[in-house]
Amino acid sequence: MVRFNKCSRSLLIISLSGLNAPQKQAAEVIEGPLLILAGAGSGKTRTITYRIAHMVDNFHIDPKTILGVSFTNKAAKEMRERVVTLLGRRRSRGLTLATFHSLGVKILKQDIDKLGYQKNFSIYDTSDQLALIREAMKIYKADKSFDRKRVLMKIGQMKNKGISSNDFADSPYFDDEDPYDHVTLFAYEYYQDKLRFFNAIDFDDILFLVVRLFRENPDVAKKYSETFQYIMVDEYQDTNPLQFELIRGLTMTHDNLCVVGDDDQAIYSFRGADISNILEFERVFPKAKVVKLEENYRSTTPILQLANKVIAENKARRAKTLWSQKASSQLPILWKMADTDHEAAVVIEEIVQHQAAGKHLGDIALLYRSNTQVQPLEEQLRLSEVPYAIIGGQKFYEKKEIKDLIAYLCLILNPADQISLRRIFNIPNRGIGTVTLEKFLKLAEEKQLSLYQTLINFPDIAEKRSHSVQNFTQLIQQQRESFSKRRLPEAIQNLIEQIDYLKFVEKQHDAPKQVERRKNDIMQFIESAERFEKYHGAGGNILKHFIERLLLQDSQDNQEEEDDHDDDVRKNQVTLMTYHSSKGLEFPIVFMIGVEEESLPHKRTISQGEDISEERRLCYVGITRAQEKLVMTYCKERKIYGKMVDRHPSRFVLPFLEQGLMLHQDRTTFGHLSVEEAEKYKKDFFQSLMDDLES
DNA sequence: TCGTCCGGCGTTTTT
DNA sequence: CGCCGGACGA
Repeated sequence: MVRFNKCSRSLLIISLSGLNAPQKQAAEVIEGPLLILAGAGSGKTRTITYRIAHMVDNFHIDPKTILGVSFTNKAAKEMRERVVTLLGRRRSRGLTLATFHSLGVKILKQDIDKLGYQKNFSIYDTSDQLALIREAMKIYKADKSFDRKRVLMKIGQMKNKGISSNDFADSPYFDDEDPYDHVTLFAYEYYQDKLRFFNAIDFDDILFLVVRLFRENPDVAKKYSETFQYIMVDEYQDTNPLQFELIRGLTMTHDNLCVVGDDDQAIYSFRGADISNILEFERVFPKAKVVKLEENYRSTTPILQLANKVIAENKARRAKTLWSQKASSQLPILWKMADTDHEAAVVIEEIVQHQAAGKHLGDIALLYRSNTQVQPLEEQLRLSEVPYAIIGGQKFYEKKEIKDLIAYLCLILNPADQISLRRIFNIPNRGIGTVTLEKFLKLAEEKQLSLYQTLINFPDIAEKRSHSVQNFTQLIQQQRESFSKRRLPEAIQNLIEQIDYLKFVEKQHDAPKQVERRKNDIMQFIESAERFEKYHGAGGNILKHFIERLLLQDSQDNQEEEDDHDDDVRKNQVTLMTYHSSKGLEFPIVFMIGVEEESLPHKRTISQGEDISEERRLCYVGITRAQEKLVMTYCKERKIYGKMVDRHPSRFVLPFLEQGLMLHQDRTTFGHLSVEEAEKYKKDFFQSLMDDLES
């Protein structure tokens, strides 16, 4: 590595001496294709942030020419923070660290008009999408047994493979014998036509349209490829064919592509991710260099031994063996439980003891396959008054109230947005129901006008209701002015007052607690607008940017914004989440809840006769989250949708129990305790049960 | 137009 | 067991 003294103002010269040998090797390859196979906990982020700093500081590469793409805002943000730590704010200026989708939106903002959309396009989420599919199926007169979600899923899959509605019928994914494919074909065409007419796009379109843009206008692709001379892709194992084509477009003028990933942690195939992207990287890029990071800085040796054994059963993978310098005599443990309530009680009891010993609750994570497993755990945590945070679940912008308000904002911004218009047409109640709506829809179709324009031009066809319709369009018109004049949060506040939305919320719900929660969400919405304006600055197209940000931002980011400062220190609370959400995180103590057949691997995967290797990777991801202590649980029986079902320990771990890589403790018989301890435990346990019954 | 009742269905989900 | 969506009646 070249070392030279920079001017005295420079804080430091980036040195790679803090990296281990393979990490350093990876950081030093700047030109040409590079695959970094980064095992769990192997210092992946450290390696790529040093690599960027090395490029900028030691090779004087302009940060403006460097692009780092990740999947989550959180990952992008973390990478930026760590580069800034190394380089300082000034020298990292101009660096682009974005998610696939935020990069896509940036590109579309510049060039979407080339595809026949206007720049004030709306972005539709799943519920908006389903509304359109429902409509398509009604027109197609499809049998009611057809599942809208399945149709939508297929459309999404096609988009993520880069197949348009025109190409679908001729693609290898279209089966003429399959009635679903015929419904999907019709729905896909109808859906895409409508989106275009409504000047709206869905999440998949964000990338699909960029790829189409690149296909149809190679000079546009060339422009971006020349801007971004050095490209890095994080979590490469989770990329889909569409993202691959996007990357290929960006690298059309060079081959400076560094991808980072771990095929053993590929857990998003259900969203179209294609693991062969990482498995066959060198075949696509024959000049590629490959570096493996196998030293793990996270977990103890016994935990890694189990992890290695579990994942080694998978066939199509790149051989990797994680190792660590952290010796430990503490083996992973498998607990046998009676049922779900017992499971929750025992685990939370363990946590209470941890807490009583004055230890930090932020050290503990409870991981599970499916969100349906949360309930008994949460209940027990509440009863024991242990602070906790459940990650995931419903996203902020998916809540009804927030969706309603966003629909208003979308319509104000993009009058062609029919789905938003229909969502709020009768919210709050204006006495305009389906019959009136159908009338206008029919007329709009005849006149080839947008629904909104039809309301304005022909309010009279609503007869008795024409006054309500006029009031509505006037309201939207007046709100458009309000938003152009007022500050964003004030305009939103004004909108809520104008439509008397809080009163509507009260009317909708009987339980005062629910009303309270929903009003609170609305307040949070206004506050987020306040924060956004403060950060983003008023003026310009702030409304559009605000909506985009809301939709492209993950819910966790939103909440953490306030207490960003103590980002490094976890709060004193137990973390609950799915294996999927846990990827990339680590905890000293990890409980894997319900490591059972039909749960991990999941029943649905087994019954579909599908490949269970992804379920195994999920198990692997869970295990490799643990730094010091790993406890898995399984129940003899579990309540599923209100029915008790017999359960058995997962095939993923059972063989390794027999090989002595784990301890087995039967907690149903208190077999892990001495006689005296068991007596005391039983007494305490039943006492707490009695307490619960009384309260 | 709007409320209520019943039947079916229920994995994960970074955007 | 609980939610959502369709059907149906006031």
